[in-house]
Amino acid sequence: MQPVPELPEVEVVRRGVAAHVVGRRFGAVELYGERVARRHESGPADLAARLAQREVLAAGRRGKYLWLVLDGDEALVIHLGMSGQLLVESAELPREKHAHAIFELPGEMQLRFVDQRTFGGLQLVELVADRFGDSMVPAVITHIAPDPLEDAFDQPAVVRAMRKRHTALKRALLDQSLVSGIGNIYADEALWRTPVHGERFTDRLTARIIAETLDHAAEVMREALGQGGTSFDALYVNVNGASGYFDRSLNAYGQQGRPCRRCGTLMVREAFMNRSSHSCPHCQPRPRR
DNA sequence: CGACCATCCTGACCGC
DNA sequence: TGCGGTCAGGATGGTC
Repeated sequence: MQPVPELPEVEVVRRGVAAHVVGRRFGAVELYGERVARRHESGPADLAARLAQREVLAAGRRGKYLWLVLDGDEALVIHLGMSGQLLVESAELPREKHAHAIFELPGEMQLRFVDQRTFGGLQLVELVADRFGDSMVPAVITHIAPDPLEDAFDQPAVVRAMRKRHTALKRALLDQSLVSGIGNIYADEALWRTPVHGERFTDRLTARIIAETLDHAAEVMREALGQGGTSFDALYVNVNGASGYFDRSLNAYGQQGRPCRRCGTLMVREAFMNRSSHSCPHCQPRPRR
C-alpha cells in the first residue's frame, strides 16, 4: 500500500529532487489534462510555457507543500495530494497512466508528476517573505503554518492558539494553519503516544497535554524520516521511500482489532471528520459527553 | 472570524 | 464474471 504523503514522505521526495533536479535546467515541459493546473488561472498551456527552460535553484518544503525555486524569483509549488509521486527517470520509459506533467531534463532524463487521484497539482507563483521566519515562501502558502521540524515552529504559540479554539484536538492537529505536515496517520500516532483521545476539546486540555502531543507528532515524523529518508534509489524519487515505516512501526493507524502495544486492550476504529480514527479505548478514553 | 461539512478523484475491495 | 456500493483522505470553498 502506498502511504498518503504527509510530512516525512514529502521530505523524502524533496531530498530526492534536491539530489537529482536542483542545479539543472528544464527543457520542454508538457502538461496533460486541465486538472493538474487548475490553480493556474491561465491554464496548462500557459503554465507549461512558463516552466520550460527554467533553472531549478533549490527545493523547499513546509508541511506537505513542496516547491522548486526557479530562476526569476518564482517557485513551482507541488502538492502531492493523496496519491502524488515525483519520478526522475529515463525519457524512454513509457508515460505512466496518471502522469500529469513531464519536465525534460539533461541527459535524456525526465521529471514526472504522477498522481492517480488528482488531488495534487502544480502552481507557479512569486516568492514572498515568510511571516514566521526570515526565509522566502511561495505566495500561495502564506496561510500554512510552520511544521514541527522547522526552526520557525513556535510550539508555545501553537499550544496557546489551539487552547483558544473550541475544537477537537485531532481536528486542531490536522489544521494546517495551526501546525502543518500532520495528516490522519501521524495524528493518530501522536495521540496514541501521549496518550489522549483526539475528540477531547482543545480548550479543556492542559497546555502540557497539547505540548506533549505536538512533541510526539514531531518524534514520530522524525522516526519515519529516519527509516525512509535515505532509501530512495539514485535515479528514482518516490513517495514510497518511507513505506518501510508503515510495515513495522505503526501503533495506532490501521491497528483496530489488534492489542494495544502498551496495555493489550483491543484497539478500535471510529468514524471522525468523514475519515477514521484509531485509538486504544483504555489508554485514550473518550471524553464525557 | 471560528467551526465544520461537502466536495473533488480513482482503484481496491466486498457482497451478491 | 460482473456490477453496484463503500472506503481511503488533503485542502478548499462554502454555510452558518
